[in-house]
Amino acid sequence: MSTADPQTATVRTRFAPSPTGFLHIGGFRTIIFSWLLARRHGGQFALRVEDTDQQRTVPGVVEDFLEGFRWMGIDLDEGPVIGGPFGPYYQSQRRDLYAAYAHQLVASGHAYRCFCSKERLEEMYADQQARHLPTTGYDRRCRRLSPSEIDANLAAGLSYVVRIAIPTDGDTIVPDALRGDVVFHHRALEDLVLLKSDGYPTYHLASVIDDHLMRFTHILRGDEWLSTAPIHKLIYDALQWEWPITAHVPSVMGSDGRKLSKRRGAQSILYYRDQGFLPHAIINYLALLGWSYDDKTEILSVDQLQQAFSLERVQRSGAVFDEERMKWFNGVYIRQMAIDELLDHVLPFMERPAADGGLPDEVARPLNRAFVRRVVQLDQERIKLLTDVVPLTDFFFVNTLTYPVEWLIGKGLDAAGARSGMERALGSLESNLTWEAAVLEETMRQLATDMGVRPGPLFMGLRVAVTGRKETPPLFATMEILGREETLKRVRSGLELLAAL
RNA sequence: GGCGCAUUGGUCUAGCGGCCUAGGACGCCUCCCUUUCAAGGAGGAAAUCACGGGUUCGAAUCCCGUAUGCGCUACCA
Repeated sequence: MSTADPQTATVRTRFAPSPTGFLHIGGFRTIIFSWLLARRHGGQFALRVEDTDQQRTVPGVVEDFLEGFRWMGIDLDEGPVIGGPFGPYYQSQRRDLYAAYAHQLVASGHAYRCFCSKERLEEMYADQQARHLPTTGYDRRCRRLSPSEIDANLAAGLSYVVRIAIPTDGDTIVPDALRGDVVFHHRALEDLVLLKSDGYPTYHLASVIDDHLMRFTHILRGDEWLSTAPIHKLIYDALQWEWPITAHVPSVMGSDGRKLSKRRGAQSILYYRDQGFLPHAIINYLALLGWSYDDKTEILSVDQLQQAFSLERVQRSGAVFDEERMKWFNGVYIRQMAIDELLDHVLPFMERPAADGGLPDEVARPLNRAFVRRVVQLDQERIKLLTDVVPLTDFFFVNTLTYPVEWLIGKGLDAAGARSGMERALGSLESNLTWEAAVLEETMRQLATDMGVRPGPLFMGLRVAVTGRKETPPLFATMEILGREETLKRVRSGLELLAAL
């Protein structure tokens, strides 16, 4: 968190979602950019909830947002629940504020009341479409109303909206930190609604007013907002406010090349948590999706990112979200992690019910931490997702193994050869007093030599008998952890299977 | 349709006029290490830098046009 004074901070950023559903990974990329920028300069980062559309507001999602932030380790300086010097941080609680500014704009001639009914608007739009007019949009009928007509409408109690009065000619230049000056011709702009008939502001009005009042210096938002930026600029100008630094960051795309969206299957950040992704891996991956440090560095800690992030190195074009690449980052972070920290992360995944991806329910919970620690240590470099740990290690915990008998017969061996190998292996394991990986390996290698077979196939038979798998961590370390009794038990039942052939 | 933004291997990217016979990473393939799988190491395939014109002694880098993609075009954000 920042300790700088919010009143004078040179960098204040925010994320301002509408509470209409969960935040997906694309939203979090923008959050990470904004947060990193604030942290880079010792400024503040805030969350503001844009709940100005009563119909679309979904109760409870703010808690989801906060949970996502908390889990990701993205600390907020201001926002719902925690508050701050520029609250409230729910726009629905700031309603009167927007109406006052809307009327100020009406008074200064930058906006006007529009009494057109929904029906008339629909007719108008339908007509425009039918005639394939080059520019659609409101026909500005109410902009030409005389003062007496307006008074009459008001007196009659007609409901109205407030629309911005776009200048009829000239253009507005929007300075963007990523794209330079973007020119918009007024002719192509529409008299958008600023204040709805229910008294709530639209996004355009509310976000402009709040961004100014809350003193945000850098506005980062998705590039889908670029087309409406001139409207915002016009409002700033009309109110004689200073335009902040804006950066319209490129979208995160799905593999279909289209902008990621809930509708097209984008997942919540919490979904990735449940998949076994680590927050730092996600942050590292996401930071590099549309931003780069240099020509080669891939692994950057949150600390390093907070030192290095800058708008100058943000990409201008959209980037496709690649879960495979994010998985690779996750694996790197898992391998780097201290074993006890990894254990803290992995235990909950192992202990949850089998139906939720945990170990079989027959395995008693809580697990023995010391034992699991040895197991996980053995598999650390094989784990890409925290959820991998269950299929990777479950054979350490179960009582009975199920596998095809043929697997017990190593490459180049026949059933009889496999059986005698297993018999002799069992014999020397039983007589082996020192149950240590190195000793076990030495003993088994000697056995292979004595039998005149290659160690590989012999070990494979044992591997299957002991683990039920063909792909496992190193065999003798596995046996050591499993313990003498359990290992011998498993080798014996493998032998029984071979004998029954 | 109108307006806007973008365009380097399948994907993420480096590059901001000569260092580029275009570098790194994910993924893929081969080999090495090795009891299997990973991890690690060494290689490889993969980009006519969207296309076409300029500008320049020289362009992936600057300008113009075209194409393609994406976004916006609501009293939704």
